[in-house]
Amino acid sequence: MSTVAGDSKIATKQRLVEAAEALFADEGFDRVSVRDITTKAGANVAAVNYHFGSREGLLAVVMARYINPVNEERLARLDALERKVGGKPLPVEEVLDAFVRPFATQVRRSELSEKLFFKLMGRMFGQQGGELPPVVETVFVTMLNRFHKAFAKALPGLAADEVWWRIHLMAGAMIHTMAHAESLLRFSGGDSGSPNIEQTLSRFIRFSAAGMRQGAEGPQEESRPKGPQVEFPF
Amino acid sequence: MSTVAGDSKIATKQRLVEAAEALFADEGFDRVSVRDITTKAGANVAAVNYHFGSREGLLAVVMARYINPVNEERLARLDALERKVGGKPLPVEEVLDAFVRPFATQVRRSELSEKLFFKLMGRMFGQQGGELPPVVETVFVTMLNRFHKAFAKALPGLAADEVWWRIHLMAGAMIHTMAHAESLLRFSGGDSGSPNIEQTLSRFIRFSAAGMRQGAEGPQEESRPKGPQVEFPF
DNA sequence: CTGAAATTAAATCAATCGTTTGACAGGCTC
DNA sequence: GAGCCTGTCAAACGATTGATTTAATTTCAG
Repeated sequence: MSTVAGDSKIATKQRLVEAAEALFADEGFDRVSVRDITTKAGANVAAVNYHFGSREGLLAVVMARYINPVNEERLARLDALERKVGGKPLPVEEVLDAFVRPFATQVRRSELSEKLFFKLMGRMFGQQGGELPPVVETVFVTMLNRFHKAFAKALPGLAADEVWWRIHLMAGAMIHTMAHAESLLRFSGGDSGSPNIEQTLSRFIRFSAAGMRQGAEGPQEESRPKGPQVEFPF
Repeated sequence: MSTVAGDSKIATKQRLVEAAEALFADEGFDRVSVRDITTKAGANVAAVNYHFGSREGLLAVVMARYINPVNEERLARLDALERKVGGKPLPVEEVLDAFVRPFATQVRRSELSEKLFFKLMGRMFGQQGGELPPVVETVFVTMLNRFHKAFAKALPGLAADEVWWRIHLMAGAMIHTMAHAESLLRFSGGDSGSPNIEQTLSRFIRFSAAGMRQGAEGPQEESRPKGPQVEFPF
């Protein structure tokens, strides 16, 4: 099997992954059966268990295939950014850019259409932490902690809790938009052609930057003296 | 069966709904079987089909139970707000308040814990539109269109598409936070006790208001002359 | 109390789930 | 050639799914 010939063999394993990605993307991880996948891939039912050990094994492969690259590129971009500015005040927009642009980078590595790719990413990052494969989970957590530090540095005077909350809100906006971008077109009339990626990134970054910065305008300004949260203004 | 006595009868049907809500909340709609529900409710397997016709019938009841009240209260609050201000410039914060406060209102009608209630709401509103029962869908769409008009009036100079996008981002932040609030505590150290609802509403409103308003500060200011979107700033 | 209707429990349905098995074909090394 | 992996296949496994049926029980009006 070592020679060059190996084509249809490798192809099967790869076709399984691609079929699974497509099906998971627009039906959800729970609604897709092993038979759905093998049928779409033109393979035998046993192929999944042979190549991946189990359905869960295939799911883990599908998960790790893009989540890890995305998270690692995020870290790399954040490193590069911090190296670039050297001085303290990280621009919020650029931290956010490091956070979302990897999706635009990795979409090209994918065989899937842009729509399906983002839908898949939205489903993955929308999962509870506990439902992620361990290998993915660790990179995920370290990545989140690094960005928490970065945002805390970019938004001085904000309590650590508050930074977590805003990261959570920001991530929710991103995830939901990726997972349900198509339902957006249904409401917005759909007359305008499909929005290109740069426009979408821009919209997200500007929206989230404003939200993250809220109440802490400009670096080093009026820090909330006490840790506890602010009161409801209404 | 018509008299007052009926207790365990009604109780069964009601217990089924409550059990379903709790299970759907922290396992997801797909991962819960009819037997899971009836077991938790202490009822027979056939009870679901007897009382609700099918699993899907029970799911529709669970869906409509809070989604419709929430959406209708949203509309009522928005009406009251527009009546109150009469004059044009709706304050963004108050529109957002009308959008999220109904959750805080309805959580008290629920037998579920706050945590489970919000988790359930997050799962429901996170669904694709097509997966919602028709009765829910219609109220949902009209509600969204009303709020689009309200936000458009609160943010003059913003293209209609742009308003849809920001509503989408804002809703994503809300939904994701509701559905995964517990994973947030895991990262934020969890030292601070469970955040109360008012604090959460406040955080969400301030974050989203800043995001919605971004680039259109103050009523009637520098409107983007052409419809098309803005360019990416990096 | 009697008898019809309402509600349950228990057994059973066909369908589908993820997984396993055993056989077989092909290429590889000895 | 014999042996040995590797990949694929049809077939079947036991378990579980949502749903239905059957029979017993409970409820309540007359």
